[in-house]
Order: sequence, then C-alpha cells, then structure tokens
Amino acid sequence: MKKRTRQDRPTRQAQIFEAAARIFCEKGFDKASMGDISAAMGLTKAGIYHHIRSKEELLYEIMSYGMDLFEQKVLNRVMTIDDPLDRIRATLRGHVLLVTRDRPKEITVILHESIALKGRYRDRINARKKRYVKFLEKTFRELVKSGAARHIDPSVATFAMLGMINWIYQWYRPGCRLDENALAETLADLFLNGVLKPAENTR
Amino acid sequence: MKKRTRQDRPTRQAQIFEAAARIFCEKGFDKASMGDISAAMGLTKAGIYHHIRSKEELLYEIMSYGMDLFEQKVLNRVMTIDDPLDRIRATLRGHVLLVTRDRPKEITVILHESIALKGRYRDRINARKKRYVKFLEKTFRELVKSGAARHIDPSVATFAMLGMINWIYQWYRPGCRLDENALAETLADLFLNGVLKPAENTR
DNA sequence: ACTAATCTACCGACCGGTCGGTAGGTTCCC
DNA sequence: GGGAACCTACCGACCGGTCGGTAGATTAGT
Repeated sequence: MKKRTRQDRPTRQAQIFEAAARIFCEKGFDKASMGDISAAMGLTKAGIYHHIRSKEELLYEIMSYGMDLFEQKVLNRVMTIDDPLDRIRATLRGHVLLVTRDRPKEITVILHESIALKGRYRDRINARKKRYVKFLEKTFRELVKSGAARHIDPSVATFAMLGMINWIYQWYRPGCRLDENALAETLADLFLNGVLKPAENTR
Repeated sequence: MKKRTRQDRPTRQAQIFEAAARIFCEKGFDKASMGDISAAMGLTKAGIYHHIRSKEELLYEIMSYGMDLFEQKVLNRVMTIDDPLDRIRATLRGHVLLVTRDRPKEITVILHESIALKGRYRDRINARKKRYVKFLEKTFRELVKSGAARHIDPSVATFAMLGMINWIYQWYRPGCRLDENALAETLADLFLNGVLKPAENTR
C-alpha cells in the first residue's frame, strides 16, 4: 500500500504527503480542506482520492513519516551511546537541530494536530512517542546513578527538556540572531548547567 | 415553568464563555461547533447568538479572559519584586501553579488555538504575550548583571522557560505522583540549577 | 505487427451532511 | 407595554467523500 519513495523521482503519493504536510502546517488540520490540497497539487479532489483513502489516513501517514525522520536522524543515532552524559548531550543537540535546521513540517504537524488522530492511528503514533520518553527517563536515571547529575526527577527532567524543544517551533525562525548550532549549544548548556552560578546553590 | 435564578449572577455571557472554553479545550476550536456550545448550555444556537457577535469574537473573549487571569494571578503580583532572583522564582512558581492547580481552560485555549485568531483580535492577544516575554528577558538580564546568574542568553532562557511551562498541560494530570507544589519546586530547581552537578561544569 | 483488453491517473458532477449565522416570531419579567 | 431572552425555521457556503466515465500508456493474444 505505502510505496517507498523512489530514488530519483518521488511517488505521486509522496508528493501529496508533502503538500498536505505544508498545508496542514499553515492552516491546521481542520481548517485545511482536501480541496486546498488538491488545488496545491494542480488536480481535483477526486484525483487526490485516487491516491489516498481518507483525510485522517493522510494525517497519519504524515505523522508517521515525521516519526520516521526523528527516529532515523536522532533517536537511532544516539541510542547506542554508552555514556549517559554524552548520550543526553547528543540527543538534545540532535533534536534541536532537527526542529531548527531541517524544520520538517511533519514534526510541526505531530506537535500541533495530535488530538485530530483517533483510534488505532493515534495509538501507533503515541507508542512511538512514548518510546522516546522512556528512553529519556532511562538516560536521566543513569545520569543520576553515575554521579554526573544532581538528584533530579527523571520524569520531570524529561518533560522539561521536551517542553523546551517542542516549543521552539513557536518562536524560532531561521536566520535569527543565533544560528541553529549556537541555539543547540546554548539550550544544552542552559538545561544541563542551569541559570544560576554554582555558588548560588542553596537549599 | 422553570424559574431561572437571576440573582446568583454570573452573567449569561460569562456562562457561555465558560462552557465554550471547556468545549474548545476538549474538541479544538475548529471542530467545536456553535451547536455544541448551545447544547451544552441547554439552549439553541440562535439563543447563543443573542449574547455574542461571532464565533471568533467568542474565542477572543476567552483568550482575553485567560490573559486577565494570568496577569492578575501571576504577572501583576511578581512584577514589583525588586530582587531579580526572587522575581524569577516567584514567576516560575506562580505560572506553574496556575497551569497545574487552577488549570484554567482559557490558558489551554490560548496555547492551542492562537492561529485561529486573526487581525486585530490576534494583535491584541499577541501584545499581551509579548509584554510577558519582555518582562522575562529583562529579569534574566538583571539576573546576569547582578552576578547571580551565569552568562546566559536572556532570550533563550525566556523561551526555554516558557517552553517548559507551556508544555505542562500536554502531560501533567492532577493527582499525579508529584502534587502541584512539588512540581513547581522541582521545575524551578531544575531550571535554575540545571541537571548536572556543579563539579561537572566544563567548557 | 496489429489489435483488443486492461490498467493508471485523473476529471466533472454530485451527495448527504454540517457549518456559522440570521430573520422573525414568542415568552416572560419589570 | 416594552425590552431582554429565547425559539423555530431557515440560508448559502462548504465539507469529506463517491461515482461514472475517459485519455493515454501498457500488456497480452494472435
């Protein structure tokens, strides 16, 4: 059913996924009509429906591809790092770079339209998200155990980090004062070392 | 012959705002119909339109009230604190408590439906958001100047903090392992002091 | 090599349903 | 009696999705 994109030329289906991702991103899933997408592709609504089964499945395919991108470009590359400090640094840096430099529309769709998915589609995306959360929690646990980290709560640290990163698309625009690499460094430093000087460490 | 109690006034309009906020929160602005809201209020759609002018204005009023709540319960109370460290601590704590303990639906609507607003309505909400951002940036600048903070970037610190807090509604549920106060403390500690032990401070 | 059958990709027209919003009448309370 | 509150009935626009049909390329039979 889902054809992998050919090497030289993208499948018509893949072109539709890309256009739809862009439009879902701009107008939101609910406000974007299938007519919008077909018009952007230069064909009719019925023409679109020759390639996809439903609007919801289209959304799922986009999110699924977004998760593919994240796992392939970030998670799979850092999962095997032994040292938990190196691992969390690489994850933070990789994840931030993914949402600032590559800026895949599919990731934005995942962050903004997750309530629009229902049933089995939603379960499948959620399972992949949860895998990442578990990975982060485990890494923070190891980091505390190794003595490198303070006695932080691994779950809270996980969601704090995710919040920091997943909020970026709301404010960061390419060509900012800070480039993508500088932002990744700055955020990693801020998250790992905090705002205050060590001397101020009280309580 | 039902006797409406007209004396225990929340205005009918305020009741509509509250019901609409709940429904926008549950289904999203686009998927929530005016029929949903009128049904939840026990009257017809035309009955709703006797009290409001349009769906978009309804959204604006809800967001505006959300900003009222935030400014009244958080911003206005901490703005006058002299010491920047005390100020940022109070802000962090207040903001986290607002979204965990009070959990106003209006705040969730602000975070999730901001693209649905257009034109003058949008500008007015954005101006109030921007005021908060400027306040945070100024506070971080003072914090660095005072010597309490490391040489962090005030803007990045601002958006990191906002991301951390604004992401909470996506995962925190009341009655969790950590109660609201503990979460506020944990997040403040994490943000201000970082993940790592001071000894690990390299670079 | 020729043609008949088949397949892919697409279109114009349309469907049942829902949406935000309204016109105009009715009820109820001061 | 007058106005606020609310209703019934309805509108035009648009939605996701489907249907019958077809141009053009591909394949199969002879």
